[in-house]
Amino acid sequence: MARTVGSNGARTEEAIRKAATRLIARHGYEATTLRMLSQAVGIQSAAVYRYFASKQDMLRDLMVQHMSHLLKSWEKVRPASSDPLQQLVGFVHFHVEYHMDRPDEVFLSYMELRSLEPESYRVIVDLRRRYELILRDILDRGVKAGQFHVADVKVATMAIIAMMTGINVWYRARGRLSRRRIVEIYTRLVLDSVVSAGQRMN
Amino acid sequence: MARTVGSNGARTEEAIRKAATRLIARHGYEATTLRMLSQAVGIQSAAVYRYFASKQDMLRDLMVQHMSHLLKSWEKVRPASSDPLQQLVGFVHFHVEYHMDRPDEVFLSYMELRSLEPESYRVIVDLRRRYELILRDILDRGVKAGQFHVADVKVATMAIIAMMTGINVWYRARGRLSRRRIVEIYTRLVLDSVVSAGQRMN
Amino acid sequence: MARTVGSNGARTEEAIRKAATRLIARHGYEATTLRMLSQAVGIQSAAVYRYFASKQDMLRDLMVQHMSHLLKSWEKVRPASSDPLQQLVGFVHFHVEYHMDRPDEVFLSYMELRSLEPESYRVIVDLRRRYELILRDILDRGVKAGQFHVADVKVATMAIIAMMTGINVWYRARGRLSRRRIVEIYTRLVLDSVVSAGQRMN
Amino acid sequence: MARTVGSNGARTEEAIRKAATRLIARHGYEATTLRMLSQAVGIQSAAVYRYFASKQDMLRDLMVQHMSHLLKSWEKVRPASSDPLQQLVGFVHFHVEYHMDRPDEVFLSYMELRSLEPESYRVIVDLRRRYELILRDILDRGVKAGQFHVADVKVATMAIIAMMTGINVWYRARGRLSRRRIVEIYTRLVLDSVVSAGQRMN
DNA sequence: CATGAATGAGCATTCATTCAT
DNA sequence: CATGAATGAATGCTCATTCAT
Repeated sequence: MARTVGSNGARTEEAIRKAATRLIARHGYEATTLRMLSQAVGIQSAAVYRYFASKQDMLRDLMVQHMSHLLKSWEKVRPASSDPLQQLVGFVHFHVEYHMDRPDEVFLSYMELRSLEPESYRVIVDLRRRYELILRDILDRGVKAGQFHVADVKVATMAIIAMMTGINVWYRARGRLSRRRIVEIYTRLVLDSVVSAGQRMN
Repeated sequence: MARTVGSNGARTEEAIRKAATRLIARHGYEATTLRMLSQAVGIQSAAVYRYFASKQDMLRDLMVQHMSHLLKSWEKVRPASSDPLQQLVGFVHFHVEYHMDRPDEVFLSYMELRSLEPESYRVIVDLRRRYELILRDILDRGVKAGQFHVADVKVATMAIIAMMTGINVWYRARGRLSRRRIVEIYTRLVLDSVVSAGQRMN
Repeated sequence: MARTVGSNGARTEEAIRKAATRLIARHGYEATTLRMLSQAVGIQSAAVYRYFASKQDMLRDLMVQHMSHLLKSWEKVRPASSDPLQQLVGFVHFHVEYHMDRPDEVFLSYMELRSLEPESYRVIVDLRRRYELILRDILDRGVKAGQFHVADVKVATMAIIAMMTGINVWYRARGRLSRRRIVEIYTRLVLDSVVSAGQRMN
Repeated sequence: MARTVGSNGARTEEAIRKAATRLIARHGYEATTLRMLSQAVGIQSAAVYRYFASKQDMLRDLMVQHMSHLLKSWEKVRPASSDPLQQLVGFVHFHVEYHMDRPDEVFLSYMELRSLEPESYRVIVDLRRRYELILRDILDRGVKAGQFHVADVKVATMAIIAMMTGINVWYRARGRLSRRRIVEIYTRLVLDSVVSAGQRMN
């Protein structure tokens, strides 16, 4: 009885992507089989190959899409002001909220770097670096403006990102703290480690 | 075939442990095959089974041993003083140095939690929690003594551990910074985020 | 690779079943490997798993199918008459002929009971018991009717079945004796051991 | 502290033999591993090789020993009389009792013929034939003497042996019937199937 | 657009066996 | 007389992938 107009293809692809993200975040890339995936979606595993050339291809796709979306999302919300302090606050808000919103994508992208083949690995690491550079640039300018005091901008960048990303280890929606409160707490932790230093000691 | 001249159980077991830690840290538990492992050690894969009942068993063993060693090591170096500030400094020094010393063990233990079967998972998570409690307790007492100002001790604990553990993402021996310098930088980042808060706002 | 031209599930399954029966009857369940089996069928051993969840599952399947078929076959040919003597003759004819027709199924079902996991074992033993009850019931009624004289119906049942089943030890099609003659001989042996007793002693 | 005089060797060998017979009777030759065996005996599996050149060798040994013992035992108890009827009664008594006494040896010898390598197979089948010839000879002479009436001596031989051997399928010491009673029942079944025939038909 | 049937390579694990000690 | 350490081959099974339908 023919195919529905507008076709299911796009819908199926989205379903695969969603299930794959969830499964890989939970079990890891290697431990996630195409059988698990196709069963979760309700199709035959051969059908996955209509949408992705291979399992590895799917992983790359998922990660590229995640990183691109992350970068694009930042562009959308970045503060208009060029003040480093305001930008830092904006960045922390953005990062923490994004990580609470999309824990699976974030976790997968962080954990499965090593499952990528060299070529894809380079692509993703590069996108990652671009993201880190956003923060590094903010810190850099803040330091030059005398607003921030950090011993080493590179290390501080990595440390702050690690601190904020670590949220996915413990954060669960409907936990003890509201999202707003969590954002607040992290913002203060970051600002304290960066803004005040010179005021007390060196 | 049969026993090789000069072979020795304890030595073989240690070699397996070492190679396994390295390989799993690099490729992940699932992606590390017993053939890779046994080849790295220079034995047949059947020989691994003299030392570990199964691959899963080996993973659990590696992780339990790592966590126990981590906890024991802290006991050895923990500052005699009961001053929260001095303890915090001691803890940061310890954590950062340990993570630079044993990047593979640390990385493996962090990444392969999800590869553990439920029972072992609980054991490891429990040991992990005990470690986190060390820091939480220090912060707690510091807050009560008015030395530290943190919005939420639990979150701060997780955030600080994440920040320091993140070092394994970028640290390479013989990099731009000396170990001593790195410890210094992290110490300052942590202290700043915890010590000063009240002096400026809120 | 992939689906071979003109391949067909039902046909493949039947081929596996047949080859498995033959191989297990000859070499035993444990000694029959999936590689031997798949080679006999002309497929890859992985393909067997499309049809059977495991080797053990296959064995159970083969045995259940055999026992069910045995019982169903008896229902089809059982004498209409309720006379125990005629029923006994009918049963002997049936049993001996069935055992000459399907030596592999019969042998396998007899020998591989011990290779079954407990649950399947119980199922098969139960079917087996139902078959034995057919003969026991005939003997019972014959004894009550004064037609048969046996010292112990239960023992006689087992003894007669063992006697007849033993045919699979020596019977080969195209041997010295015709099938008809063999049936005749066994019928006489059984009848003699059961019918006449009272006429001579005790 | 030196070895005990008279040494444990013989005792160990006997223990291995005993355990092996039991285990193989229960699980089959292929399914019985040297680990199971050595564990049952309380030694290392390498130690088994002090007593048997290989697993296959052990099986052959067990079966040769069993068949030899069976034949020798018959020689010891065979009736002095040359009367076929008395001899038949003697043989049935002997066979049934022997099978109740040594169910494991008997079962193993019957089931594991197919696990023997060709050469050993021939040896055992030959011993087996010698045993069957004892009964066949008795029947032969009884028929010639007009005491027995059987349609086919060869078939009758196999049938009677199968009938009697079948006892190991159901017999358990401490069952419903005494050993003496069981012997009686089987004796009557055999005699009836052989002695009386001519009196009624054909 | 999707499936049913199959592949070929690979995996963790087990086994009988060997041999230095 | 016996063990501890190891081997090499094999086993049941799974996986990503392919392709005729």
